[in-house]
Amino acid sequence: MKDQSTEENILQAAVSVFQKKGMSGARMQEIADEAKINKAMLHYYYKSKQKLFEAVFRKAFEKFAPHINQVFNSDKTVFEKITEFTESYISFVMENPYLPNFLIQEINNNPEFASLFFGSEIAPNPLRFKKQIAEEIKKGIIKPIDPRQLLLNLFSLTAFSFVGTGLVRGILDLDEKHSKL
Amino acid sequence: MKDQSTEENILQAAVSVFQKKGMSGARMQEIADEAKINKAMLHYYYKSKQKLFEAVFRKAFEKFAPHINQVFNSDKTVFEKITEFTESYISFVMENPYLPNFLIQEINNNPEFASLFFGSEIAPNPLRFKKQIAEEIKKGIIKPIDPRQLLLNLFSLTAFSFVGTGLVRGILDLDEKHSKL
DNA sequence: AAGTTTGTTAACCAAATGGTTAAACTATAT
DNA sequence: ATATAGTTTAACCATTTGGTTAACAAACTT
Repeated sequence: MKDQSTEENILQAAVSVFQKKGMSGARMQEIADEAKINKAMLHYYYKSKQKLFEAVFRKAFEKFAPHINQVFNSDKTVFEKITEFTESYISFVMENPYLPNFLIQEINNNPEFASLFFGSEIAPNPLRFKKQIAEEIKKGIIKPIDPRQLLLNLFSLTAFSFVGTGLVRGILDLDEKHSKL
Repeated sequence: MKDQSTEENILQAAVSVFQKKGMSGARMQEIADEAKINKAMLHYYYKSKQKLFEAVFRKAFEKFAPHINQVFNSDKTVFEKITEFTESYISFVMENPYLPNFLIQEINNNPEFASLFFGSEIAPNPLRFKKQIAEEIKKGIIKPIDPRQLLLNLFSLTAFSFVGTGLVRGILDLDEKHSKL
C-alpha cells in the first residue's frame, strides 16, 4: 500500500514546518500531521528529529548554493553576474520565501553544525570569483572594491528585503496599509 | 534580603537567553540559571514565559526604535541622516549583536504579536521622513527615489551584514579563516 | 500458498518543560 | 518582640514532546 514515496512526503512536510518554525519551534507531531501519516513513520525513515532536520537543512543548502556558484563559477563579467544574480535570486526567493531566512537563522543558531556544510563539496568556492574581481579592477573595468565587500553588498541588497520583510513592513506600512515592496 | 532588583536581574538574563535562542528555543530553567535564582521567581515577577518574552521584546523594540526615529524625526538633511544612521547603528549593533536578528526573527514568527508594537506609541512614524524626501527631490538635492526603497536599502546595507553574518562568513571564510569584516 | 521483508498504526514511555504550592526566610512597621 | 507583607526556595504537578514497541497489513520471494 505504498504511495510511491512516503519518505519524500515526510521530507516535504518537514521542509514546510522546519522552514517556518525553525529547529526548536518545529514539532514532530505537526510534521506528521502535515504529511498525513503516523508520527512513528518519521522515526522509521529518519531516525530522529535532528536527522530529519539535517535532511531539510541539506536540501535547503543545496537549493541555495547554485545561486552563489552562478556568481562564483560562471564565465560572465562581474557586471553581468550581478545582474543575473539579482534576477535569479529574486525569482528564487519568490518560490522559496522561507528558505534564506531559514538558512541564516539556523546557521546563526548552530555554527558548528553549519560549518559541516560549508566545509563540504557542495559549498561554493569563492576563489575564482576573487581572482576575477582583482583582474577586472586591474583592467579598469570595475572600480576597486574588496570582493568580500562586493559580495556582502550584493547579498544585503537582495536577501535582506526578504529576511527583514516583517520589520520593514511594520515600520513602513503604518500609513500605507497596502504597499507591496 | 532583596538585592535591589531581582526583577531587573531576571529581565537581563531573559534578554540574554531569548535573544540568543528565540522564544521557542529559550528555556525558563536556563534563564533562571543565568540569573542565579530559583525558577519560581520567574513566575513570581513575570507571570509566564510569554509575558517574560513580551518584556524582553518590548525592551529590544524600545532600544531599537530611537535609531529609526533619528532618521525619521531629526532636522538633518537626508544625506546627513544616512551618514549618522549608519554610524550610530553600527556602534549600536556592536554592543547589541543579537538584537536586530532577534527582532527580525520574532517579528517574522509572530506577526500579529509584533503588530501590537508597530501600532503603539513607541513605534517610529515615517510620515515626516517621506515628506522630507519628496521635498529634497523637488529641490534637486537628491536623486528621485521612493522613500521606502531608500529606507530598505539603508537597512539592508547596515543590518544584513550582521543578520547574515553566519552565512556570509561561512561562504567567505573558506579560504580566509581569519577575516573580520 | 507460505514465509519473509517492508510499511504503517495505535498505544505507550521517559524526559523535558512550563507552571504551582506551601513552607521558610527577610525585612519592616507596630 | 511580634505581626505583617514581601521574597525565595524545594518539591511537586500536568502537559508536551521526542522517541519506542508490538502488533498488524501489504507486498515481494520462493
